[in-house]
Amino acid sequence: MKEKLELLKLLADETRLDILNILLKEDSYVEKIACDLSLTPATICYHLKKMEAAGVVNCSRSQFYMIYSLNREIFDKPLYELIKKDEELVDDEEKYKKGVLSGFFKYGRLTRIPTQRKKREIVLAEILKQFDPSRTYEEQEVNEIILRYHGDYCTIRREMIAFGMMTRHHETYKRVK
Amino acid sequence: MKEKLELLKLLADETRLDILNILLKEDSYVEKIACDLSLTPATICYHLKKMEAAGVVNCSRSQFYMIYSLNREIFDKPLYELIKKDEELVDDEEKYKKGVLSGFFKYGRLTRIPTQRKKREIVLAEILKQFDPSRTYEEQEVNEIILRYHGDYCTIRREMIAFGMMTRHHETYKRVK
DNA sequence: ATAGTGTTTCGATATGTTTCTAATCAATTA
DNA sequence: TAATTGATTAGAAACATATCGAAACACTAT
Repeated sequence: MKEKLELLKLLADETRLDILNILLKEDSYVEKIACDLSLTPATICYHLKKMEAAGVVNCSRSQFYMIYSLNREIFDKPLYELIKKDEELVDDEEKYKKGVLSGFFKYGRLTRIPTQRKKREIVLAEILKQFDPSRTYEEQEVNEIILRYHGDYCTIRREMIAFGMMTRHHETYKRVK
Repeated sequence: MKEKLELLKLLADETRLDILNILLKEDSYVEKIACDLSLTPATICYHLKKMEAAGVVNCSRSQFYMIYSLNREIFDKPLYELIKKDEELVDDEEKYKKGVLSGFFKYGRLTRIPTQRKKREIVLAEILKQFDPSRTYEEQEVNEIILRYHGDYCTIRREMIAFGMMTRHHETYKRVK
């Protein structure tokens, strides 16, 4: 997931591809690669260290030189593996949320306020999306927006504040985050 | 190889990966994706157009919407294919051409016309460079230009036409492509 | 130790990319 | 035709990153 993106970012650079292609042929060291590619050792080092941190290359010292070599098994997987999100956890969460939402919303309106705290939080968060976090709202306006979803705007408004989704100062409301 | 780098660059972006993962599940359209990812339609459009130009996604209009879909076969190849420079052909070809040219040209003149068809084509293509494809030449002019390289302008002129490098209409010649 | 060689880090600069807002464009419906 | 809705483009701001020179570091050989 995060690592996959990192790997893709590493590979998406011309200089690093050049370095990898050199290492594909044979192990090499900083100065030699720098010379081959007409770049400074500092630049090559920068890239190699980056790739080492990601496990794409390994290095070991030999006399004067730091010999860099490829970690070839990384390149076996098909591209598909790298773009597909492994959402085992995230996905289940999302699925659950979708299930709750489609259960309590009909034709864009909230049919009833869930009793279970967790489900209530999910439907409230959905309504909360209608509020712009960068501005404030008068109570009257808040009520009108909530009314688009459900008649009991008092409960919903109060619960949003209880969940920390909204803050109130005097008669002014503001969405958190 | 240039295209490979472009593809890798396309894939090395979190937002684009998010978009691809949405399209992996089902075709979608700009506004919907923008909403799913909490980004503006302009941003999504920017990414989709980029990916469309690279052939990663396709789009077609349906009523109000531009429906975007994945070009899935792109993701089949292993990563290895994307990092390996495929200069085997290009490079060998270039080397071979250089070898042939340096063998048959001495001091800028063609020493003899190669017998082998493949080599003949290479040296003819070299001489052909002296002709401007955007204009026409009289036969006399063609002969003079070829004479700078070799005495047998008749054979060379005829062979250029045989190889499809030149066309003749009446007494007027024109370089192809 | 000290000089020499190759590597790494640091700070600065230059370049490229993502994202947004606002304006424009294109298709559809009234 | 006008109004609406979604898509796209242009321009600007924000952010990321590749590269270099110079300095610091690590090992080797005298």
